[in-house]
Amino acid sequence: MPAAPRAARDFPSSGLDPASFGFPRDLRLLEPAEFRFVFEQPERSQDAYLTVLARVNAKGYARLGLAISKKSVRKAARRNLLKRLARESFRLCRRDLGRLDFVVMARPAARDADRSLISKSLERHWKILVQRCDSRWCNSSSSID
RNA sequence: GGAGUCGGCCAGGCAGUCGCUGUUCGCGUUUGGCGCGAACGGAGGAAAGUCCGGGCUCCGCAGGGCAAGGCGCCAGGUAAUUCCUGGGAGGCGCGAGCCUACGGAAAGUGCCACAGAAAAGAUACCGCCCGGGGGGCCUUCGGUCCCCAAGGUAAGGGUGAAAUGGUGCGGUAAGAGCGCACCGCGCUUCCGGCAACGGAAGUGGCAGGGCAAACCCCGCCCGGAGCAAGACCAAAUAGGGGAGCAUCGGGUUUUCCCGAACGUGCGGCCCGCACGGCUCCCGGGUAGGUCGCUCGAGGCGCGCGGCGACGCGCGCCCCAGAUGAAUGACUGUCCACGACAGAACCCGGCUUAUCGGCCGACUCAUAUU
RNA sequence: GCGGCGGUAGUUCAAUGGUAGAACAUCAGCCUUCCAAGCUGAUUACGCGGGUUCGAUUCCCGCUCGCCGCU
Repeated sequence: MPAAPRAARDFPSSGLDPASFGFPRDLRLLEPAEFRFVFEQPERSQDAYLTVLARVNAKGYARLGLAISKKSVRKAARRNLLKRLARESFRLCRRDLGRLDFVVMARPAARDADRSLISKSLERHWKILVQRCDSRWCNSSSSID
């Protein structure tokens, strides 16, 4: 298999193609304003390791923001690992995440947790938040109609 | 092989798929930029703590001194150091080796609790001793015991962390460096060494405790801040400066000048006070962006000098530059089954964390040959 | 990333290198018919490891934990 099996032949000019597995800069939350947008009206999903917030955006694709604080995870190497795991999981699941903005935050238990536990936790949070936001959006739109 | 000392090195490897980031090249493009493709590069020995020393940048500054802070055996290395190397001294260890803030206590001040007579100009508590006075007893030239005041004495007791050189012999009323021998200490001379210091000889007769990580004295070093330094580009909004235009009337050829009116706020109203529209330009400057940003006291190899730290010469190499911050996930495979841990301007040190393994030099004990 | 400050009872703070103290809190007793107040007594601490010193909460060094400033 010499070439990558890319499904997006008619969409060659971007990693924004939801079916690809790339993770360019446009898919991240960078500005303080973008974070504020999510923090204002978030859907929240939380367990012992992570808190994940989500909100429907106007972009048409999912984006990820990371807020791994020094206070919750002391060691720099550990913080980098958590961020990598979050990016990786987001990258692989992105085709199912609609057009939500996510913010991932660490909780104290993430300091010592095994990396496979973190990955599972992330996938669970994606699923829960997508479901909640879908139902919310449908309800509000139907009431408008 | 066992126990141990010192020095150096490695920090999972390989293959595949999907991703992130920098440089170069090619192609496309709305040509600053963005996208796609390819090649190559992409965390550490501590990147950490920020404890020292520099480079670099800005600010301050004629020069010098004081203060504050730091350092402290000697010599050398270095851009520089509180670091490193070599040496000396003291201490620990059977040894290989290891450790040491290691100047000055007769420059001055201060402190040394409790205990003890006394904690620093020995002002003698218990003792010991000569002579004197009083008294008792006896075998009455005298001896012995008790008491008294004065004196001599640092050998002994006891206290303490520490008590005014140690041990021995002589000496003495008892004692004492009072004298002698050895050891320690000080001074002088000579010898070795760049020096710290060491050795030898002579001499003094003890010079007077400890603490300077107590104040201090002596010698040396030292301006302040830090890449969030600093430089540049610069939207929107508010505000500063300037120019022009704009409502009505009059003067006037025009430029322009004079007067009036209007809106908002304070107010019940009047007077009064304050603010006032549009366009363009200027400078300061926020968000944001660019530079600083990686070729350097650089690495590797060889040769030479030096005990060594290191230096010199030649050749070769380019080896992270991110900016919410890049190395991961999954699969297969091998093994010692993978610790501590993530660059943020850059170097040189120190300190701390650390799974396991390899190499070299050396010491000790035992056994065998 | 850079710079600075601190750690003492359960809490808030003291203390020349020589037995760590005060207030509040807790517990027990007295007082009161009972409670509160008051009185008496008790319990509980120098962040950790080295060094200097006869002796360290204090002086020095290294860790650790917490706080603040620069954006």
